[in-house]
Amino acid sequence: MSQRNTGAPSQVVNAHACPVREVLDRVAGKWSVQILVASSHGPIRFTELERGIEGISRRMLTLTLRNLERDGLVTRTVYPTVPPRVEYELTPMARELHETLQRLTEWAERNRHHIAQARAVYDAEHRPELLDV
Amino acid sequence: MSQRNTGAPSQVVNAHACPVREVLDRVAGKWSVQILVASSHGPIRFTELERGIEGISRRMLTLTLRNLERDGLVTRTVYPTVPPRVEYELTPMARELHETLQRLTEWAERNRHHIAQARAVYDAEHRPELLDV
DNA sequence: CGGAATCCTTGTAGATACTG
DNA sequence: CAGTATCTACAAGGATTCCG
Repeated sequence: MSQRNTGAPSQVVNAHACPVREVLDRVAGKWSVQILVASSHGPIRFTELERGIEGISRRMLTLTLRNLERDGLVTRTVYPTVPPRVEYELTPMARELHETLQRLTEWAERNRHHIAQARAVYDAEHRPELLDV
Repeated sequence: MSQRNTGAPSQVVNAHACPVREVLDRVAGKWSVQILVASSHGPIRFTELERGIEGISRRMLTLTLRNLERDGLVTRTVYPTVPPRVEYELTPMARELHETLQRLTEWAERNRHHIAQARAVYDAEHRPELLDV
């Protein structure tokens, strides 16, 4: 697997055709994943999300939910009660995505320590001024 | 699986403890993934990356490579020849990550059409002004 | 309760030019 | 060849206020 890259422009990664990017573009936002996780156990209300996701602002919760809804990842159901009640629920597609993200989580958990260490080493070698003076 | 969320603040997703976020933070950048993919076949030179990744600027290539190197995802090897030659190679850890990202790609490819359609529907319903007048 | 509207700060990225 | 430096722009996100 450690073969040299043969000459030729190897893989011209076309940004527009790259499906990973598409996923990342909708999941990379600061809050998208947390919303997916928080609502992965069934329908959940706006306020429950707001309380469940630490540090999120009303604005960002709304915006992110809109985007997820637009992409068909969550459904939004309004119950015309008083006071109004709105519930969000993951679509089957989003549930699959959520499972896939778990794989990513596993990788992260296996390697987080390794990464932290790599960082420490790098910083020590390249940015000694950051260490206590 | 479609059970109501029972009362209680369900899952308080702590941003600092969430490993998915950590991964995303280093992979979500506009170029990180493309670099991972482009160098997944073995050592690759700076210029090869620059040519292989359409639209990337020298600056962003450098910055992104530095970050990847810092996180222990790529190794940087300088050959003190003249002209100078620098090769980047994925670490084993990065290779695992790359494979995990493939799962994400598969999901994207399975659902990209579905998503595009969801968008179209959403836009038609919520933003009629965007349609031809 | 569940937003929308507004304002402001910051990070991410592009363009360009210079260098060991 | 493989970078660094600088300057700029735009979009993501935070804080706050107002509304049906």
